[in-house]
Amino acid sequence: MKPAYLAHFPAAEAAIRATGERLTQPRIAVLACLLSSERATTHLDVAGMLADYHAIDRVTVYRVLEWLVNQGISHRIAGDDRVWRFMINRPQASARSPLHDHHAHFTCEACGQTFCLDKSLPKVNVTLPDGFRPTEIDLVVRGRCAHCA
Amino acid sequence: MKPAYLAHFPAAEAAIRATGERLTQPRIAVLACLLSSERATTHLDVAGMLADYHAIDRVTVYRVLEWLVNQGISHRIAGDDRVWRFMINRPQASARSPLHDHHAHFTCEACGQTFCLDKSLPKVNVTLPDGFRPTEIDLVVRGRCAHCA
DNA sequence: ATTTTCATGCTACTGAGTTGCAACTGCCGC
DNA sequence: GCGGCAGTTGCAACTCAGTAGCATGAAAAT
Repeated sequence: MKPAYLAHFPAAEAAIRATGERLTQPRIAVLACLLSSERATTHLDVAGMLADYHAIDRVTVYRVLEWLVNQGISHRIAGDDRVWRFMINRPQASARSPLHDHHAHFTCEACGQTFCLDKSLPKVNVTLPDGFRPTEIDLVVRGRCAHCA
Repeated sequence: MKPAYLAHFPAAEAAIRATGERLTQPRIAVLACLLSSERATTHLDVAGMLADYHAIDRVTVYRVLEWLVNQGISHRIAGDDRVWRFMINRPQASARSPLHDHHAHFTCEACGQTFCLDKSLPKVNVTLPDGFRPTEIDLVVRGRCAHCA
C-alpha cells in the first residue's frame, strides 16, 4: 500500500516551482506530507510518514519545514509540549481580520492533536495598554476534539 | 543593594501557608520572584534573580514552578522559543468569560518579553466544528511593546 | 526529641532543535 | 548533453530545556 501523501506530489511540486526556488525531492515530499494532513504536523510525524519511501535526514526535515514557513507556504504553532507543529496556509485565512494575520487553532487535551480553525474565524476585540502595537493575533482553543469527546 | 523580590517575601509566605502545603525557602523565594515581576518569567530568569541571595538548584526551580501552577497560584505560557514562562494569577482574571478560563498575553517581537493582559480582557466569539468542546481559550497578541515601539 | 513525610540537590538522562562542514545536485550557461 | 557554481543535503557533534532516580536534608506531626 502506497502512502497517502503521494497523491499530493503534483500539487507540492507546483507550489515549490511557483516560489522560483530550487525543486528538490525532500521539499516535494515534505510539502506533500503537509498537504495530506488535516492536522498540525510535527517534524517527527513528517519523518515517520516519509520513512519508507523517501527516507530523509531529520535535519533536512527541520530545514525544509523552516523553509516552507519562510516562503509563506506553511506556518508553525508552538504547542504545549514544546514541539513545533506545522500546517499549510489555507488561502482564505487572511485579509479578513482587522490585523495583518490571524490564526485560530484547536488543541485536544486528550489526544494532543492540533487542528486549524480556518473555516470559522472567531471575532476578537482587544484593547492593549498604551504604546503596545499589535501585528498578529494567535488564538488557541483547548478542549476535546470530535474524536475524543 | 538588595534584590527587589525580597519585598514580596511576606506575601509569598502567606500565600504558601494558605495552601496548607509545606513552607520552604525555595517556594517562598521563587514565589516572591514571580510576585515582583510584571512580565512572564522563565525558569532561567528566576534562577538568575535568586543566584546571589538564595542560590537554588535549577531542578528545584522547575519543580517549584510546576508546584505553583498545580496550586493555582501561577500559570504557564508556551512561548515561541519553546521555553515555559510563568506568571502569577491575578485574582480578577477569571469568572468573567463564557468559558472556564481565559488568558490573554502580549509577546513583543523585539525584546521577546511576554506580558499579561489582565486588565483589558478581549471579547472572543468562536464557533467550533461539530463535536469540538472547548474548555479554555488562550489568546496571544504579537507585536511591539511600549518599550520597543 | 524522635519519627515520618515530603522537598531538595545532585547526577545522569531524554529529546527537540541547531551548527559546521564535506559531499552532492538542481539549474544555468554553453 | 556537459561543466560549473550556488544552494541543499546528510552526517556528526552539539546546545539547551526539561525530566527521572535516588540519597540527603528539613518541615511538620507525634
